[in-house]
Amino acid sequence: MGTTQLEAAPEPKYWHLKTVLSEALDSEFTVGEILPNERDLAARFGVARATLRQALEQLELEGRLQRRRGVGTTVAPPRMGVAVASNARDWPGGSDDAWQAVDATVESPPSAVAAALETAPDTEVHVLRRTRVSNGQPVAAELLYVPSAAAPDLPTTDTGAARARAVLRELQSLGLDGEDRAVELGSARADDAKELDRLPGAPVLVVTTRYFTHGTPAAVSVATYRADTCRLTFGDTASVEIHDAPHPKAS
Amino acid sequence: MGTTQLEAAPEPKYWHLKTVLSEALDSEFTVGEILPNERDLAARFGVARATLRQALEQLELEGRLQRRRGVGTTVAPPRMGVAVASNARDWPGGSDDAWQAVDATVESPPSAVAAALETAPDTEVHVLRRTRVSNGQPVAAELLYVPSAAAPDLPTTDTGAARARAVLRELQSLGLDGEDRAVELGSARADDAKELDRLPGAPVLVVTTRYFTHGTPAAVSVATYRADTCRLTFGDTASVEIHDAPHPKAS
DNA sequence: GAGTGGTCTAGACCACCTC
DNA sequence: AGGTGGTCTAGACCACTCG
Repeated sequence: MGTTQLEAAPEPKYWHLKTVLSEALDSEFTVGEILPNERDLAARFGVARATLRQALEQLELEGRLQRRRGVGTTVAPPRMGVAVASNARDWPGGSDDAWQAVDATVESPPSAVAAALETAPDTEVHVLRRTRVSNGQPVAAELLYVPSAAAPDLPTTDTGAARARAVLRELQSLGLDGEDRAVELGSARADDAKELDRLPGAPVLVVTTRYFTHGTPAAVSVATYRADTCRLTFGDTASVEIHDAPHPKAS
Repeated sequence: MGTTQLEAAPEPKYWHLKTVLSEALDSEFTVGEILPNERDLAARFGVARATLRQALEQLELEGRLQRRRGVGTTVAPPRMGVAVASNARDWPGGSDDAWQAVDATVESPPSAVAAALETAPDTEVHVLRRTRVSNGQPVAAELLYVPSAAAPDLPTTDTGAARARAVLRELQSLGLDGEDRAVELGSARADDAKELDRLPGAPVLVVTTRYFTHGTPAAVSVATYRADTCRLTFGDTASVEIHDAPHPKAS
């Protein structure tokens, strides 16, 4: 019939838009630069704002953009490499530890954590909250679960960060004979989101680490890293930037 | 004035909806069960379909749901643990390798890969495509870049998978003295998406691995794992399921 | 062809930031 | 107060799967 080839691919608009924007970001924008607002951009490309937003969301997910309510959309710097594990194993709180203790409580852990610790579900454990800052930005929030058995006698008078540090000190004295690690995608709970300066539900990389002593788990860490700004590195060797773009500073 | 406490939190509807659905999934549904369709669900909760979809998207991102166009939305099984690195280091294509070679070409690599390989940007390299299947599902697609220098003389007559295997055999004979790994969030390119049985743009965990011989990179692997179904494990010790829910089989 | 999820529209209002 | 991104609506049509 009259249907000459009608263009093979009904590629979704938002997908095509994302590609176009991505190329524009490479060639016409510099890191930190602020984009036109969503209503203008949508008008410029002749699409509804929702469609434009779908493209922007993808680019934000890929770490190309940063959007802040009330402010605007800016071009994000390349993701920073964040060392999660090196060949030199050490307890959390060890000498060259990038984390900052925030506070500590004693609670019964969620059931998944109890299972990982191989303890009864109602056993109380120390729960330490820590945060990690890199390049002046918060990049991760952690909950570290330590069975009371591993850190028994503590001055219960201490509270907050001081108490957390006391628990960490106790850990150092134990033998560490292994680590176990898993990484998966998650979305930030409200408390983590606040810590990470993101909205609840923001994509995060959840790193679950188990620390073993005498063959049994002595601590479990659940760390949530901002997925938009972080590239987790697991290095044998000194980390070399694979995305070796220059890092001009934002204004 | 008369403003008694007006409820502190104008929590977004989709967020609240996600919580409600999440709890319903835990208590009232079994793995593989099919949910009511989106229009019905939206009506039942008294929200627009777009809002309902925002909640479903989050749950899918967290691996709780699986949605397939033309079919429906089903309750997903817990994520499977996929071993990415063990203590026993080995070249790709080694004895207990979970990957399946698909084909091989010779091209100039993308600039980011050339940088990781520490070669000139226009040096041609072998590009192997491999896929990984676990529990009967495709879980990852990989591009493996090997400079011709590391695998020089190959029967150029071979094509496809046979050629890929030939390159891998060449690698085995080299000394492996280190690995370097990074994990970050990405979205599936069209070709990877097809391999992974997902739509383009689906969230993936991108694992970039560099293999070193004589202190220089001899191969770079860029593997994209389905973020919805996979939990990447980096084990010292035998992996124990942390999400220890039973795995009833889907119908 | 009927039913599903995926895309898209054109609006509205809200929460937040900055001036 | 004005501008930004975030949420939400009520529709429409499309692409896909399956009986």
